[in-house]
Amino acid sequence: MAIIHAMEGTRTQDQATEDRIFDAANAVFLEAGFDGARMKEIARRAGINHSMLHYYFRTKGQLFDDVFRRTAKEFMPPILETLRADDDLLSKTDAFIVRYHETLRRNPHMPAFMMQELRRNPQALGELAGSMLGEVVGILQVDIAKAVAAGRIRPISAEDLIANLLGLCVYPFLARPMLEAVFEAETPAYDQFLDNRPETVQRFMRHALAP
Amino acid sequence: MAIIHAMEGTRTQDQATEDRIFDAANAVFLEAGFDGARMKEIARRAGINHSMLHYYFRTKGQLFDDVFRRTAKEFMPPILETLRADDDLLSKTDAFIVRYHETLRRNPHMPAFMMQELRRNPQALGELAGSMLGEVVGILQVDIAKAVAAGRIRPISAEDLIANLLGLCVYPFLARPMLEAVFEAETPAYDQFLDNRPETVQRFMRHALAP
DNA sequence: AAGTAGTTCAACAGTATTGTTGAACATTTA
DNA sequence: TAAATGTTCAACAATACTGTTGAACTACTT
Repeated sequence: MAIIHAMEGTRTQDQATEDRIFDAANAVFLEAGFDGARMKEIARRAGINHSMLHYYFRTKGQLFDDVFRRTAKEFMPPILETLRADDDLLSKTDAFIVRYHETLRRNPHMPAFMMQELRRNPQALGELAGSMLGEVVGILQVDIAKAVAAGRIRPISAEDLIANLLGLCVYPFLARPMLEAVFEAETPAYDQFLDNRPETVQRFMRHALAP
Repeated sequence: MAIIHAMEGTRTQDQATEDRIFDAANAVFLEAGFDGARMKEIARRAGINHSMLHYYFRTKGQLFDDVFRRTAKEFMPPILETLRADDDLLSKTDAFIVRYHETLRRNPHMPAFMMQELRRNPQALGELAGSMLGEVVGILQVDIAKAVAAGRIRPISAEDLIANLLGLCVYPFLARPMLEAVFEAETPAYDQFLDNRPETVQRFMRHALAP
């Protein structure tokens, strides 16, 4: 009983407000980027007075950093887990394509946001990910060598493979406003296009890599 | 003589200043985006007092629109000309890949800039390009049908072809800061990677489309 | 119940940024 | 060369945005 009360107290309320602010900030930063985001708008969406933002997160930069950090970390697992798996290259790329598309469908603004902010501060990613990222090149080099030796794929550099794979997956999300115009597609039609992408990309990759 | 003098007069000076402003604005907007750009900074780079910006271009929005319009138009010719050519699909895609990479090497910030600003105002492109863009889907549908009938490629939708082609070309420019971290590549190494991209992408596309 | 810690917000302050004005200067035209 | 037109800039004005303070309020603790 005492414990329950303690957990319903100001600390809990505090947490709830902090979360509401965080979610609102996440949404606004993702939509507008750091420069375009307004503290007022974040406060409005969180349903609080704007001075609360400063109470909880000191400054705009601080709040942004927290949001950016979490958002960046959300995109690591699908990449690393699938690539670290004990499997052959083509199975890994297939799995990656599916998992990455799932993540992208849930966070469609993420890639554009990430691009934009990494351009403002190219160091940010390195500070977060450390050497984790460099690992994937090494893994893929081994997998490629094996697959080539087994005659399952033609040779390709790990760098090109990564660029091609990510480009094929991410571009339709990054360039959505442009592609919608080019395709003269309404929103539902474009969503359907995106639904079919994982399979399309899998086929495309397998053909492209075939010996 | 009179003509020469007339051309060296205020009109010409006017033009020169306007161009300097325009170029500076182009650079700043491309680097920082609309929200991140500062009129002060544009004036500084143009080597003039900041009030001149308002004299020539009224408002920040006006100046931006002019820059955006010109920048967007610079990216149309390589797309349309190569795709309109009287040639078979694979020759067209090969030509497109080379020409588009040339354009991208000259304006490496363009794609990220375009993405960012189209997210702020998705209508902008439609207002500029009108139906020109829709045309490419139609052209490609015909080319694909012919190439499939001739047994030169396997079937693929024009939409997926466009998304794949653009994604493969543009992504290394869009995601440069990220890929440089992943590849643990310094600037010259990444430039070399980009040098090899056109040929790599050509091969990749041809394999992927092969029947 | 009084004290303590934590939460909320309205009003205020400081700063950055955009936009305006007017006067001095330069160039062209007549 | 005098009037007209166009160019430049320093100083000013207006606004938008971020950040601060203090007082009222709530809930928990003893």
